[in-house]
Amino acid sequence: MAEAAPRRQPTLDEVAELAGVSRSVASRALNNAPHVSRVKREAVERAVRQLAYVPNPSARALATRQTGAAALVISGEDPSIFADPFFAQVIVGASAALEEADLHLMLCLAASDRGRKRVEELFRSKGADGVMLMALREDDPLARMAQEAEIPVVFGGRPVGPAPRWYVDVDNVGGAREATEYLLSRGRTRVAAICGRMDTEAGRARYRGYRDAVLAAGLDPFPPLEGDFTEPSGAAVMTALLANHPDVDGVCAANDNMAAGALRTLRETGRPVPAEVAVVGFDDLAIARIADPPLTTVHQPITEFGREMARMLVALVNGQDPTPLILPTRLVTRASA
Amino acid sequence: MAEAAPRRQPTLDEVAELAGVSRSVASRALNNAPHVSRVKREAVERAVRQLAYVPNPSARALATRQTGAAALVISGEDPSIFADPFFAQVIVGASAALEEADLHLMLCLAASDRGRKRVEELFRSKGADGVMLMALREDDPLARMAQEAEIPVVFGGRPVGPAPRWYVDVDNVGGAREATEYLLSRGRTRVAAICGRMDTEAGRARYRGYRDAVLAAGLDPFPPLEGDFTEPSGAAVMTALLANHPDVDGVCAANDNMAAGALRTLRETGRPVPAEVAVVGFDDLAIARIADPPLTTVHQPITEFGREMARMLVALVNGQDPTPLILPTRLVTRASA
DNA sequence: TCCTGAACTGGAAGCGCTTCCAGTATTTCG
DNA sequence: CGAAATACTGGAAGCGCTTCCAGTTCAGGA
Repeated sequence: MAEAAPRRQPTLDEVAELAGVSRSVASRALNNAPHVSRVKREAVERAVRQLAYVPNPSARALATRQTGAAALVISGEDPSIFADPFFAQVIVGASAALEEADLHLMLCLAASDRGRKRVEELFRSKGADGVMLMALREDDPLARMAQEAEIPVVFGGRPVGPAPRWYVDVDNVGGAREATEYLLSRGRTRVAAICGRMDTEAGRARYRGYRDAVLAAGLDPFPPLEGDFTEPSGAAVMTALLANHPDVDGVCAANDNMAAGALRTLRETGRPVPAEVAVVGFDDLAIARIADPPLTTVHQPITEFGREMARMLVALVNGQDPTPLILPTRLVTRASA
Repeated sequence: MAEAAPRRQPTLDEVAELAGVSRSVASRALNNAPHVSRVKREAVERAVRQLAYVPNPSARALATRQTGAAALVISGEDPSIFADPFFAQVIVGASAALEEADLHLMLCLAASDRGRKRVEELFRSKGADGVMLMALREDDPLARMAQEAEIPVVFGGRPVGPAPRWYVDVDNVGGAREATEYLLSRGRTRVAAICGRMDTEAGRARYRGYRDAVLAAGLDPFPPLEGDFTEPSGAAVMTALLANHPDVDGVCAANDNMAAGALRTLRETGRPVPAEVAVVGFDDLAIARIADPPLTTVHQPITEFGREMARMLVALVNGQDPTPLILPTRLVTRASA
């Protein structure tokens, strides 16, 4: 009966008026800043409720020079890289941490040129209070943008090259080494590595871990057999591997997707796993548990990875200077090795 | 040698001054609006380049009352629902469509109360130009918020209850019916359904499709055996099913995850698939191809789903009135049935 | 009682951009 | 060649909020 239908949103002025205070006081009360008496604070609260007032984020952003949002940028030629369930888990963690800090999450899949241009504008216009950057490849144009950025940037996984100031990463070398050592300790002597993209630091580091372990055992490492972190590429590399080295008895894959692909090839070619060939993966995604046989793999705390990345960014936004973080991995043994 | 290091971002005023025009003209030139002579337009462009000017999004948002962002809200008690690769694919599509419209994507995992409160504020404060809403359950509090929202909302998948004004969905009934008919046409006569959550419209609709097909064949449908769309729940329901109906010879699962779980149970209990029990899934995610045996499943165009949802939202934001969309499904036959 | 300082208060100046509108320069046509 | 229409232009008024700062109020102490 009251309420004109298409009414404008109430503004802070109206709240102030209804509460019988000035706009400044109302603003302070809202942000519960000091210098507001109890009485007025309550009057403002009442008015806010009565008018169903909600502050206008844009106005606030303009006045405070803070957007209230953090961006998660995922690089990649091809948006389908994002189909890797790995990222979903990262997002769950990051989202939770940002929620605590009351920041919104902007997701940027920087695949096309257009997408990269938008990210660049995001950086330059300070369209977010900070940026998390993932899945960078060697010579990734996003690296340069991050360099020049005047807003906080944290890297999820070190990029190839010199380590940035702020990042969170996983102990890729240690994880891969442990996995390889496990294979060797079970008597495997011809252990190959199915590598991820070697233009990523994760791909390289995991190969280094494998290599270290093999060398330490006095054996000859295989050269890197490069896949691209997808299941089909794992299957393909495994096929080639079997053709060239039919006597291979262990495979250390740079992630679970490729390990699953290897399992498929082995199944299709009738090689029993682990009897003839043992396989280990990396990530410990759902697929590792579902695979047949279930995958022995290097567990990494992915959700935590996302959470820590976001926390680091929040710290940065708040003017602190957090230190880089390297999360531990842990070998999970299942039937495949 | 020039350039003071921590210089402020250049503003439109400075661009205008450098170009020798007024701010209004500069603004018009920037948004290439009419009423700007060629000469001045070029002068402005030059100044923009020279100062490396980027407009301030908050200021623009405040002045235009448009945020330049669309939100994708995913409901769910538990953030891990988001781990379903389904969502990743939706995001790929939505992200692409929003990029075309030059909108940013905000991702809201509305799991906790806090998360829902933030979404509510997003709605009420018009913190985004529009919202895409997914994975709603019966009596979902987000439904009410969407009701009251004064900003465009499109639903990804109809919610339980009356259909909203704008949504995109998939032909769940038709897909499930086709899958079930396929099983029946291959001579299976005791076909059960492993259902998804029955407090979602997708869960219900897929069961309806199954039911329709079974009834049409003159057989008795199984009651809904409810899982929650996860692999473990599929395995658990399958175990129970085998215990109660050892003679079941076909299973129609409401998604691939649960179908994979069913396959695992069948493998572990030594029932050959499809010889003794045939299994079909729904979704056609990567897991369907990877499963052993590969899963016959109902393909749905998930990326397109996301894209269409975003396109519909963009249309809405632009003042159009798009019509709801129901995307077709298609049965993909592989070895499991 | 008067003075000092702490606690509040609200006016006013922005934050950086869009857009209305009145005014000026340029055409175009009778 | 003058008048009317057209094309540009820039001043100024916002958009809705924060925050500085000068001013006011009110205890408490001398």
